[in-house]
Amino acid sequence: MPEGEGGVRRPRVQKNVTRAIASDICADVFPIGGFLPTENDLCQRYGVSRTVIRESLKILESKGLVRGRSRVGTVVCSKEEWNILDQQVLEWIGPRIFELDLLACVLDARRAIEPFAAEFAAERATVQDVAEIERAWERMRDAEGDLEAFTQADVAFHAALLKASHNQVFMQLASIIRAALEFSLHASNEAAAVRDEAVEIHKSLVEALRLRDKAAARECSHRMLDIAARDLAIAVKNHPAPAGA
Amino acid sequence: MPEGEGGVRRPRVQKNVTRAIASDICADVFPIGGFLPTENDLCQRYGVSRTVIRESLKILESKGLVRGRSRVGTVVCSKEEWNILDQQVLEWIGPRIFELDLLACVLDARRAIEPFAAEFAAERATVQDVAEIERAWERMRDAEGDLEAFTQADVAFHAALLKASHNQVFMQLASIIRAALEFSLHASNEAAAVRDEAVEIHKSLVEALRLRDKAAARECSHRMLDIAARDLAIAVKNHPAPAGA
DNA sequence: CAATTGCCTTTGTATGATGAATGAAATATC
DNA sequence: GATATTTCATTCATCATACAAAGGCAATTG
Repeated sequence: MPEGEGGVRRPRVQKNVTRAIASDICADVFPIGGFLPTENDLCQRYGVSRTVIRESLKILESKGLVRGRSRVGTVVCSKEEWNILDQQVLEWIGPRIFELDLLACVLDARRAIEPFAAEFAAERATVQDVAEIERAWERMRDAEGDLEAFTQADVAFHAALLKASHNQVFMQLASIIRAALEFSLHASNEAAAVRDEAVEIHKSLVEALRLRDKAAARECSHRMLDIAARDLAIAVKNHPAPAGA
Repeated sequence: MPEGEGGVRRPRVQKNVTRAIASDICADVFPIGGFLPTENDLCQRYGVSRTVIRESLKILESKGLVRGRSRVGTVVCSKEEWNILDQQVLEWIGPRIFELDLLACVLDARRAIEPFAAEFAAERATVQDVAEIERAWERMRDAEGDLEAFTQADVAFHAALLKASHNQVFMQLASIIRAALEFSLHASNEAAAVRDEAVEIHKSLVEALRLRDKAAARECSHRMLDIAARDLAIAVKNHPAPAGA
């Protein structure tokens, strides 16, 4: 009879513990390449049983953050091994995405992908797809001064565009594009003029999709990405730059 | 005292069980949208303890194959929710990748990505990067009639190219490109003439990288993809086509 | 008939025990 | 003294059990 006094509280803590360990890894509490504490130590640190700790470690391992070596310990993998395309991993990284110079990578990847996605969308988007994209555009237009709303609408627009491309690979990239957008838009979109220009181009893309005009869709995408590049430049300037190589 | 008679065998089974469940999902033993057996039933079916089953389910859940609903059961997610960019997931899917019409998606994605990657590689590849790519090319050249060796070399070539682009997003796509290549090359590369042509173009790309000629690198990539498109057409013809909508 | 209540099932968490394997310390051997 | 072998402690891997929590279902009750 464990804890005899009348009743043991057992809240659902799995997700929290997993996130906590992941955050601690991202925050360098557990340095890259080093060993995590033993499972028993982790139990004490996070105040849960070994069951929860082990299941959390399995999740982290399955996403490339750590690697369990039998009877030796659990080591934190280098960031190159992390599944950075995984939605959860990106959530764990959060604003620290700035420090991974991922934003530039994502922008380059967007330059490769989004014009193609726009073309495919012009070809294959359903009426519902276009409607969803337009709804996102309307939210952008109506966001006015609400920066958070504008960002979310912009993110939704690009996610819907990828979805409309009906390409499963592109669709899977929505999460990382979302993450990159969220953190670069926040840091750059103060100026209303910038937003107005973005709204206009996004509208043009919607129209191109309606007309099934592949060339125009591609062109709009390129212009969007030029704006995104400018935004990114502003964002990294405003941000404590990662003194990288 | 469990199993009193002298000693309990406890082999490492976690990975096998995880793969087994995943395979059974892919093989429609556990249909999409349906419930998995209860954890206790799974224990019996796979002959392991609930600990192992639960940790396996956590892994599968973290990769989007299943979703555990508290006290209700574990449901198999639709394939759109699977993390198909995840290396392990692709291994679990294996040859059934044909049935997911992923191959066409990947080819489209390669058309978007690889020319860019080739450009970036021309810009940023280190001497080691180019050397690794060239080693892969040599293995292609020397493969002669060995189809398996040729395929592996081809796969290595493209993985090395993505790595040489020094773009983390592109690099993460190596696993799905690998999977798609393996299964479409196997089904198409019988003809020696096809391989000779491929070897030649791959060589041209290596030279373009050496000269840091972005335009030439991009052009070579395009020509490779035209060949890949032809290969894919052959592969799907040779394969029991998924009569999909 | 409808709403509530209670039971059953199933997942979530906790705990203790034991197997197994690794790395290092201790020992034996040359 | 240097090397090879053995032992041992540590730590992960698995098993088994127990109980809590909550969804679903059915019986109860108004």
